[in-house]
Amino acid sequence: MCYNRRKMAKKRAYHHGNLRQALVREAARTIKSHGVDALTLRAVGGRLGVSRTALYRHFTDKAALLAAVAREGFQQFRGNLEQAWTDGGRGFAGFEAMGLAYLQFALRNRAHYRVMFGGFKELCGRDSELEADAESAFQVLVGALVTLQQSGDATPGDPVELARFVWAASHGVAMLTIDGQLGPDPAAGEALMKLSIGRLKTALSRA
Amino acid sequence: MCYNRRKMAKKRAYHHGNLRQALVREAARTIKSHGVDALTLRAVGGRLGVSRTALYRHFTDKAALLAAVAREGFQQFRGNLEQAWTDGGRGFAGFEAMGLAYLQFALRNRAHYRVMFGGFKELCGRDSELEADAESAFQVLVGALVTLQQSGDATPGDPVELARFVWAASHGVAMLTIDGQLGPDPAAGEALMKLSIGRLKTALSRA
DNA sequence: ACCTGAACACCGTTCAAGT
DNA sequence: ACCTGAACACCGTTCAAGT
Repeated sequence: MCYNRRKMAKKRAYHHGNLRQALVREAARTIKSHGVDALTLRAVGGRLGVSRTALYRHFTDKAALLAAVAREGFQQFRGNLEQAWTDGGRGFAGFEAMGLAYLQFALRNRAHYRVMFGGFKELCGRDSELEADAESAFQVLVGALVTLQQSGDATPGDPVELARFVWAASHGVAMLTIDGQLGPDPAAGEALMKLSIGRLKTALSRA
Repeated sequence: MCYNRRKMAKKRAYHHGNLRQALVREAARTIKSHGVDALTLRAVGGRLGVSRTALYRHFTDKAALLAAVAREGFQQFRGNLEQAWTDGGRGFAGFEAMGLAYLQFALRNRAHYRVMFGGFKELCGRDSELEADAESAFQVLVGALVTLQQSGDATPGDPVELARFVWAASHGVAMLTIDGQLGPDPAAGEALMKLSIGRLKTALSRA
């Protein structure tokens, strides 16, 4: 495990080979299972067998740690959307699969999703690459719309504007579901997403 | 000012005639101008010339105070939507006006809007009437869709489902705008809302 | 009833000090 | 370079005590 460390720790070389990565991973785990409010630097440090101030060697502050968590989220999010679109065949079926994958990611990573979007502006000031990761996820949707336009399934026009419209609708469905605004029925979110995708098809395919 | 108090304060009867209302108002003011993170019980109490624990006579905890703030928000929100729909003539023009009023409320009350939606589920456990206030605002949208269906401007179907779709799209536009995800252009939110309303008309008026 | 003041158990962050 | 431990300035909440 530790044998390929640079200098073969004489006594006990601090803690990790990569504390930074361990911190992000542990923070993401905590957020996922107990919510962002449960994320304390003391807890995450303690769970890694490290002082609560060790993190300041790798991040300027708690917000910077959260920004790293958000980046990781956007990367995974992007992958999920891309895969749904591709596996769905890059047509309207793929479009629908992408919408369901969108909701699924938000539902399975509620707190993580909230960090990604809720604190976005503030977190962008802590990690200059966060914006690019978010943009990269968004571009999957833009690319899909360009394809739908080329095949004549979607009306012409700025694909970025159309993508923002679809994104907003999806984001709204996800947020209302996560925030519990659709009532106690656990299937309400998926039902709303399916209905929304159907209506979005109409909105996209006709002038 | 104080002359119509019940017993004409002999020395200095505590503080307010209605501390509860003053607390909600002051909390809303603080949230509006400095964000929800700046809302500390010490500050809101101090600004009213009251101990930081005085609030526990009127609310079970900080969350209950926030729930009251959220309720006040939904009531005002409902009024704004209703007025836009009515002044707009209760047709597609009113529908568009309602969408713009929705965004305007969210933009002018960013932090307040976040409290209303972001903490909804948790806050519902603190104030049993919060859900009814939120539902009341939502019903304005449902009523509008029923009217549009009756005039033949919207397709038949469960108006609640349609309203949820429109609501999600509006909420998504509002959240993306508030969270700074549409880029630095301050007009991006309104542009997206206008485009969205146009597409929603298409989605609603055709099968 | 309504409010206070001290106390409690938490936070994130800073900084001199250790290896 | 990397990490620690004590200290600082905050929190929300509880509770005995005052009027």
